[in-house]
Amino acid sequence: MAEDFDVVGMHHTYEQIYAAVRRIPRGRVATYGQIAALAGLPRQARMVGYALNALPESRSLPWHRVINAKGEVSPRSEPGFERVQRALLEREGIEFDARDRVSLARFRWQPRLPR
DNA sequence: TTTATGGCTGTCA
DNA sequence: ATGACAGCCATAA
Repeated sequence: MAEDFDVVGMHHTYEQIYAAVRRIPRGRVATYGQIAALAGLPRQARMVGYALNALPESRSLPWHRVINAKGEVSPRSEPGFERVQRALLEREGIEFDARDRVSLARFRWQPRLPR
């Protein structure tokens, strides 16, 4: 019954993801899984990817600060986009090694406060 | 409704 | 270190 009105919950999920992404400080990166967890959606890293994929460009969200657990920029549908994201990160001071990977040990955003 | 796919992750060989 | 598998679940056909 009330389930028919879960409209709030539906969009709330994406909002949570966007909110989490927005918290990533400049010069820092976070993984999809990390964002998912912060958004209260453990194990739903893929949803983060979808949320960001469906994200309107007009929305100034630091989506480029979200990378995969390997510390590398996830290959997107469009070829060559990888370097764009990389450029954005480098502009914030993120460093890439010879293998085009970021050292999560150093640049991963680690929020102290729970949730 | 079912099926297929996807900006992933953790575990195991 | 790399490669294969299974799990999670929303969106599009």
